[in-house]
Amino acid sequence: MASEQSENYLKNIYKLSSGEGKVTTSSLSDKLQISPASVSEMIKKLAEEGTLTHTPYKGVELTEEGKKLALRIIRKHRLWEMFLVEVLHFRWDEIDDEAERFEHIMSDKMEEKIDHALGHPLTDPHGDPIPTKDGELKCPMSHPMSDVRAGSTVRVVRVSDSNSEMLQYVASIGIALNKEIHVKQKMSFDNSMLVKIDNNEVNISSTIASNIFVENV
Amino acid sequence: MASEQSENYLKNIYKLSSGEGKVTTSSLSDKLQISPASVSEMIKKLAEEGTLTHTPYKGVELTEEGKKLALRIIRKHRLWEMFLVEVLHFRWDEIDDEAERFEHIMSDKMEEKIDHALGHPLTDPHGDPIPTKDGELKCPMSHPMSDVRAGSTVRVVRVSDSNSEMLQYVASIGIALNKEIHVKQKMSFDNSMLVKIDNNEVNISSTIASNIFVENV
DNA sequence: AGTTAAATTTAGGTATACCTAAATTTATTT
DNA sequence: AAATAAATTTAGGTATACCTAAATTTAACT
Ligand SMILES: [Mn+2]
Ligand SMILES: [Mn+2]
Ligand SMILES: [Mn+2]
Ligand SMILES: [Mn+2]
Repeated sequence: MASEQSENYLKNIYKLSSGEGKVTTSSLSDKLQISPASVSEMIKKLAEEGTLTHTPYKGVELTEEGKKLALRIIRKHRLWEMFLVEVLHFRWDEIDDEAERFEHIMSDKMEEKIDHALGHPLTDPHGDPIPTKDGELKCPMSHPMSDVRAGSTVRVVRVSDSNSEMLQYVASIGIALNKEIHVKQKMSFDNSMLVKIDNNEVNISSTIASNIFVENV
Repeated sequence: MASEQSENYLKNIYKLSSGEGKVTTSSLSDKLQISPASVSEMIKKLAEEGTLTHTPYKGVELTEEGKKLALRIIRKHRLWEMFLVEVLHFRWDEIDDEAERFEHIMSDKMEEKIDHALGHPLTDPHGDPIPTKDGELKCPMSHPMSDVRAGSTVRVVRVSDSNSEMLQYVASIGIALNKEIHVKQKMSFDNSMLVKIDNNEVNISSTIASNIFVENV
């Protein structure tokens, strides 16, 4: 069994690598808020355990086994987030910290029970896809709302879960998964956009718009 | 915040002390399956932290603060056990290990939500009382079934959760909380008893009988 | 009371996972 | 091509929580 910290490293290496390919000591250090020296040590340990390969001074890459473990943790994290929202009625901005700890102590039996209780959900409360038990992950097509042209109507399929305050704000202006949004106007001076949600007009900053992912409707 | 291991020590000291009063290094060592030397060290640390008082070579006693912490962990453990059974449909013999880990990472907010979702339950799935949030614990009156006289009918109010195999067996012969049991006969040679549950006659060993707690009906 | 036995504590050591500071390697300037 | 800067690794050290073996204290026998 991998330790709790090993699991956190693997999960975050996986996440970084699906964005950038190569994962470096410093990118991990930034993400985990752990000193580069400590990250370097842990990488050596993980390489010995066979969950990743390390080219010194260059970067790391997960092995097949490492990828499987990472996806399993991500699955547990997202299932648990879904459970917190659907069953315990947490808000989507309250769940990440809870899931961050729980993903490591969730037994396979509990994973099973929760998956079943939720009816095998495909995404978590932020719209992130839940990997299958054998590590398959299909990302639904979507693009950031910042790319949407004025005049079009889109449906929200995912909101970045990276900032809990932003999640709370975004919910407060009526944005939720599957909600339809009509883009009325795009401001050229600051790239913000005027949108209509539930018949309310709201201005959305470019930062927010780039964290909301939508599909055309 | 107390560490996970500190919490385990406090919880088990509380449990031992409600049975025996004084808790010794060796009784804790037995219960936690940790060497006496390690227990002795940890006791010193907990005494410094102020959660217990230690009379060297004599034993330990929880302070008010220690007792509060212990009861809080017990509350989380039992609420979580109840949740596993009521919501996720685990069996009562599968839940202790899960709760043993979960009691430490359950936030106060989650404790609240689960308590609410369950309608403020008074006992866990084994009939053990759930302490209130401010540390009150009322033990319902009950006596071991081994003390029941032949001819009387009793209701099950608690089953010792100390052995998961026993829990499974006991369930398999139809015993559950609130179930009525009629004691037909007590065998003098081995102290086993012949009882009637749901119109089935079953023989119950003295060991089992002393782990089932009942009230008169 | 003196000896032996049991319980407890202390001493010395291990593994995990972190840290800062120093050394090394790689990348970027001039 | 050097020199400087940045990234990375190694060295040396900390805290937690465990261990075995040795020392100490308390309890139990003759
Ligand atoms: Mn985590
Ligand atoms: Mn999420
Ligand atoms: Mn525990
Ligand atoms: Mn229980």
